[in-house]
Amino acid sequence: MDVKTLCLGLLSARPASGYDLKKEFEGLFKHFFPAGYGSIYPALADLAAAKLVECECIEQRGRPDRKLYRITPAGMHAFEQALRQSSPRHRLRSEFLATLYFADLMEPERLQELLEQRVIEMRETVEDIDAIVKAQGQQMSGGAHFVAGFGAALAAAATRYIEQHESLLFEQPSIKRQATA
Amino acid sequence: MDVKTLCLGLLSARPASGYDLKKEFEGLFKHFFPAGYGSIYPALADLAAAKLVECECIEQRGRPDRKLYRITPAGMHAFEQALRQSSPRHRLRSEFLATLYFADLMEPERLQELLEQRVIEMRETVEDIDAIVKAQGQQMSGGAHFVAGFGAALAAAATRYIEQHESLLFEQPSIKRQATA
DNA sequence: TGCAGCATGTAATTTGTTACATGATTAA
DNA sequence: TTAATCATGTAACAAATTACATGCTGCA
Repeated sequence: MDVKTLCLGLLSARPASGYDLKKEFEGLFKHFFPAGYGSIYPALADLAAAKLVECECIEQRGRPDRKLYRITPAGMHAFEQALRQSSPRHRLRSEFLATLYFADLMEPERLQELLEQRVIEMRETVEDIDAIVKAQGQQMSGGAHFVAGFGAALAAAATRYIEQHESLLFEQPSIKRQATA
Repeated sequence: MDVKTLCLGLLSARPASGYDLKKEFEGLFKHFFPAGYGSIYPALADLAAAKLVECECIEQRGRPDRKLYRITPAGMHAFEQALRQSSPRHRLRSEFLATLYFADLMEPERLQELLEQRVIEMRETVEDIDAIVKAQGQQMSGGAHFVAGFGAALAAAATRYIEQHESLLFEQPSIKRQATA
C-alpha cells in the first residue's frame, strides 16, 4: 500500500480534489501515513492515466480549475484487490530511539530536551486524535475508530514508558568506547 | 539520522565490518531502524571517503578481504555533532492501519487474518527483544536498555489494543460509498 | 496591508529496497 | 550433500520529501 493506493481508497468514499485529499492526510492519517502534495498530485495523475479514477475539471474564477477525481468501477475493483493482496507492513522508523541508544555519549541536558520534546509530541498526537474523534465520531466508520484508537493508544504507551523509564538514560556509562585521542 | 550516521555510531563503540554491522541491525535495531546490506555497504564507503572512518583490510583464505572499519577522531566528532543537532523524528508508517481504515470494504475472514498476523508479529517482537536483553543485558548500556524497553512496550500496547478493540472492525458499515455499478 | 486559504503542479534530490553477482568454509 | 555462515559489493528501481513556481480571494 502506497500513497497512490491510499488516495484511491479515499476516493472510494467520495470524489475529491488533490487539495481535498491533502486535508484528509492532515487529519487521522497524519499520524500513521503522512503524505504531502508532492506525492498526492502525481498519484492522482497516475490513477487517472490508469483509468482507475476520472477527472472532472471545474472552472473557477481566479484560481486553477478544481480537478475533482471520482473512482471508476475498475478503480473500485483495483482497490478491493489491493486490500486483499499482500500483507500490510507496520513499521516504525525512529531516529529518536536510534539517538537515545547512544545516551552515554550525550549531555544530560540534551537528553532531557529530547525526552520532553517527544512527550509533548505524543501528547499532541493523543489530543489531535481525540479532537478528530469528537468532531467526526458520528460519521467515522468502525475502521476509522479502530485506527484512531490504535494511534492514540500507541502514543499514550510511549508517553507512559518515557515517564517511567527515563532514569535508565541518566546512569553512568558502562560501555567502554574507543579512545578518541 | 540516516543509516550512514547510525553506522558511524555503531563504529563509535567498536570497529566492525559491514557484515558485523548487518548483524547488529538484525538485533535490537531491527525493530525501530531496519537496514540491509544495500544501505550499509554504501554507507561505509561514504564514511571512509569522508575520512570519518578508516578501513583495514584483513586478508582471508577463500573469501573476500574482511574490511574492518574503525572510527577516526573526526568521525567521533561528527557523530557527537549529529547527536546534538536536529530533532530526531519518530515515525510510524503503517499499511496495516491504512488497510484497516477500510475495514468496511473487507471480508471478516480477511480482517481476522490481518489481526492475527499482526498480533503474532508483535508478540515475536516482544519475545525477540526480551531474548536480546536476557542474552546481552550485562553489556547493554542504559540507552540500549531504554530503547529495548520502549520497543517492547509499544509492541505490547499494540497487542493489547488489538485484542480489546477488534470488535470495532466487525460492525455494520455506517458509511455510504459510491455506487460501483 | 498582510496573511491564511484555495488550487495546481514540477523537478531535483534523497533514501532506501530489491535483485543481482560471486564463491569458499564449516557444521549437521 | 545441503544448508548456513562468512564476506563483499553494484545497479536498477521505487518512493517520498523538499524546494520551487504561480497567483487570486477574502477576511481582519
